Amino acid sequence: MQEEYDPNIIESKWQKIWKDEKIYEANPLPGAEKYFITIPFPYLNGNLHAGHTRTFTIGDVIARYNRMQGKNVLFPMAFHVTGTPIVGLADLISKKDPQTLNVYESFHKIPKDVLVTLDEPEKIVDFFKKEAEHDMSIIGYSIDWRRKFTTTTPEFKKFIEWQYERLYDLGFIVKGSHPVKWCPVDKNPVEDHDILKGEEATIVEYTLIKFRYKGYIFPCATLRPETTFGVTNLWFNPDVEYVLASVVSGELEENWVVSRECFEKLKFTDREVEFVKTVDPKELIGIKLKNPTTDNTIITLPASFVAGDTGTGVVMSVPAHAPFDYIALKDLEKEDLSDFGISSDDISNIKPVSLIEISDYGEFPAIEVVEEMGVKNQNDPKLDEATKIIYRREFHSGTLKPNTGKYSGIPVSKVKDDIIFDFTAQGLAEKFYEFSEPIICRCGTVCVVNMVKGQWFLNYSNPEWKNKVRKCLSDMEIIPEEMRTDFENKIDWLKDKACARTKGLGTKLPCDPKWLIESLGDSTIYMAYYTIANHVYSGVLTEENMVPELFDYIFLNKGDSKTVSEITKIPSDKIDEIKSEFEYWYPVDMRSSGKDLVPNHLLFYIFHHVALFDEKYMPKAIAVNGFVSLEGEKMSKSKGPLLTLKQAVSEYGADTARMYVLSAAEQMQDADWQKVGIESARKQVERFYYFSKDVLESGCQIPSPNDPRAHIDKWIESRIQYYIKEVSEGLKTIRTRHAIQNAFFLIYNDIRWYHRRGGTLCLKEVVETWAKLMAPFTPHVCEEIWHEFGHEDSIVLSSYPSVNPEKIDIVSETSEKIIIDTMEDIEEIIKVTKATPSEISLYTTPQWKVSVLKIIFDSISQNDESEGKAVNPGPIIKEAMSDPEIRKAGKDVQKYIQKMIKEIHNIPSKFVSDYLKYSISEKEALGHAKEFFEKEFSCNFFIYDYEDIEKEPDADPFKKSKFAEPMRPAIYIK
RNA sequence: GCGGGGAUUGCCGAGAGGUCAAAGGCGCAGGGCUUAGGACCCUGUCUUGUAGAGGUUCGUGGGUUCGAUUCCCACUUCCCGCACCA
Repeated sequence: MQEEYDPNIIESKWQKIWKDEKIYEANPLPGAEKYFITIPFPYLNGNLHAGHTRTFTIGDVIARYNRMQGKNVLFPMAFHVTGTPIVGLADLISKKDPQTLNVYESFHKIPKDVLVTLDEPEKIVDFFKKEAEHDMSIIGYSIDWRRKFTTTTPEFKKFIEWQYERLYDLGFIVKGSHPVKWCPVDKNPVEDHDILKGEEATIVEYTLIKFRYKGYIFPCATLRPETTFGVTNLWFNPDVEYVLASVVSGELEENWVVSRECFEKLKFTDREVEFVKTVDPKELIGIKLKNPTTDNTIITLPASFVAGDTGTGVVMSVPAHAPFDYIALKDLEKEDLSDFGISSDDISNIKPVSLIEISDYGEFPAIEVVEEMGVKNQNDPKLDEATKIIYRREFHSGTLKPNTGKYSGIPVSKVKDDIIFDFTAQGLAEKFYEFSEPIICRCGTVCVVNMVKGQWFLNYSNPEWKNKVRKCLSDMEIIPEEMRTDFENKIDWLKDKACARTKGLGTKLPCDPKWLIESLGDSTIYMAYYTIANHVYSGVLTEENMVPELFDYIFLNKGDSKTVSEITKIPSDKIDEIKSEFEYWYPVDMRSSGKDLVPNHLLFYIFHHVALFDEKYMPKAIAVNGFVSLEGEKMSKSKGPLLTLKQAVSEYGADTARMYVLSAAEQMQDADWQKVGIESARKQVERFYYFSKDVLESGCQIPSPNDPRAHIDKWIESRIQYYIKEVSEGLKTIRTRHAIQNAFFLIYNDIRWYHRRGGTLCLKEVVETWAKLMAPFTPHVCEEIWHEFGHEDSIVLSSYPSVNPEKIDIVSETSEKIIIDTMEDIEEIIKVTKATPSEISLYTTPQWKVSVLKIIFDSISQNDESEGKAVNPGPIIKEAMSDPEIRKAGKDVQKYIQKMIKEIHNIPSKFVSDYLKYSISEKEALGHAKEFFEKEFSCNFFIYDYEDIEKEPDADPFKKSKFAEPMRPAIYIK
């Protein structure tokens, strides 16, 4: 081995060998268990960075682990370039945007002279795909590169066209309109970076309830359409400007009365609106009309809390359940409304209608909360809080009352969508979109919600489709399992998604080629393409011959090879070979990804699979991991800070970077990349290397199974089994931090202890196992050690350690624990007494104490723990005294029992049970460490058991032996 | 607002009813080894303690239990996603 650990030399050496030996090129091996793992391909608008390093390294570790499990592993990679960011970046570079140039030069580390040439999307793609492949190679990912592609290659586009034709045929692609944030001056959708104020705003879907009066419509915007049953009156604000507008929506032509602001907003909806005239609010107030859901007569009343710029300016009033409405009515009781033609009887006749049942509240929750909070009037700021409380409680735990007819008894949270659907069908309601807070465009204009019409959608809201996805999800493994709820929630939440755009790179939508397929939609089933991409690479499959019939046959088993062969001119046996490769590799066994992709990519991945493929090709498992920040700061590709993968590898080496990023945080947690952290990781890897080197140079050999082992040899072999188990469990559940803790740090601590205890026999064996355990994480240094240890084959394909039950040696482990505990006790005494021992005696427990301990322990184990009663000493004393051997000890027995009952819980129960079960001889156990103790404490040691003391009483001059207890010898320090 | 996840000893982070003064790492301190070391090895790192012990701790306040960092309730507080954008 090299004198100095130089990751550069070791890593490039092995990377070259692995590549030359095509060790990661995966081909179907009949009979061998296959394992197909994919990681979402990177988007190439920059260099790979620490975040990729984490996600991809996790994937690589899983791939390597499964390879060492003897599986035939396929781990492919490709590049995503579809969409607008690359086009936008090319634009910024060609314009020499200073910030962009600065970020790409100083964070992405692209030399200025190269950077300025990247002024076209294609050049960016070409540049970064080479960089990305190079980066993934120098960090040692075990990728089959014969399957790489970018998402704009003609061949891949043929595949995407086929996918979208199939989706269209299946009815999953539909035309419709959707709301976007829109600047009326720029006449463009506003994206987050275009927003001056209101970045937090979201588009909220209101329901317009249409109240009718003499051919006019008073549309009320509400988030709670279910409360329509309880409407007692409507609100107009006398100080707001109202207009009458003609509103045409499809076939329907209506006259709406809304606020001026609302009228302006309506222009951007998918309705055609025309101004008719302004309306004096006074004319609107005092009108009597019908509640369409109940046929009750209701009245229109004045209210100052009604805002013209929110909703329609017309508000329906549900005093039983809406604090604003109740308090506004109360305000009116004091006022003279004769100007509006409203009598005081009109007001006093209004009775709140209760329609939602909730525990903790009576009939009229709004009244209760208003009174509890002491709300003064409708302009009291406390009303917002009161509204929130009621809304939340009623939504989450309310159910509808019998006066809601067919909705009676159903929870509010469940019934809302049905009510909206029914009301809409009955012509009672329409949808209306509004921002959660005002948005101001960079140009200073107040933005509106605009309906984009004629847009292509993937109708993810299709209930049948969703159900198939739910079913698929329930059969999948989700790692960590806690993420499953997230997936389930997101399935519910997912609505139709626009799947076409006009800008960017991508594939044309087959059913309407003036549109481009949206970039999240072309990365949903590309894993299937990996299984045939090697034939694109080799030239068998070409743009010309990749026709829909070919894909139908390969992926969907439709048609026959003869016909497809005639169309494509590919020999039919070749087609069948390709098809069989797909069938061999599919489904995907594991897709591992960052958690940001859960609500979009990973969800679509399932949706498209259930839509297109046979049930046997459904994804098997998804694993999700957290982000990486940089010294506590969020990384940003476009703004910095950023640490590139290349930089990390060149500064610290691939093995160190890999080990560090996977040990920095567990799975779902975000990892913070810190200089001190990775530097410490480098030391660890170095230590591993040098330690292995020392073992190699010591000439230590692996003992044969029959060679006699000393106590400490059995101990380390046993401990290793425990770590093998922990590491394997960590890897199976992708808890890489746990795996590394065990595979590296904890194992190393035990090896150090073994070394310190004078163990040498098993060192080589242990280091070899250690190298194998670490091989998925730090493959290069492990391969190096493996070869230096005399192996000809590659560690990549060696078998991962598995637990050998024969090496588990409880007696050695328990004995060693007694030794360690005793040593700690001695150290503590020395510390407290500040003595320098000249001689130390240990006295082991008398047998009767062991017998008593057994009685107590059995009695506790028999007591069902859940019963949870304190141990009663009575029966134990009785039982102990019936044993003549114990009885001899006389009154010490009772004292010991009482002490032990208290303390037994403070001893690990496994330790006690093993001690008792294997009748550990303490004298023998401590005997294993006599020389070690003498060396450690630099004094003579004497170990006596109880019989020894009886024979030579001088051995215990201070009668310390009476303190001896099972597992805790008495100590006398001279 | 909706949904999800957190708060542990100087820091990062394990732990999920008794094994816990609480793994491991980092940092810090002392010692050893060394020509030297930012390498390595040992020890210590809440607090008291001249015999292996005691005291006070795991966001705050209650509760369940023989026993709670771990379970329940309330509160405080932090983070993340919410769409046409990859």
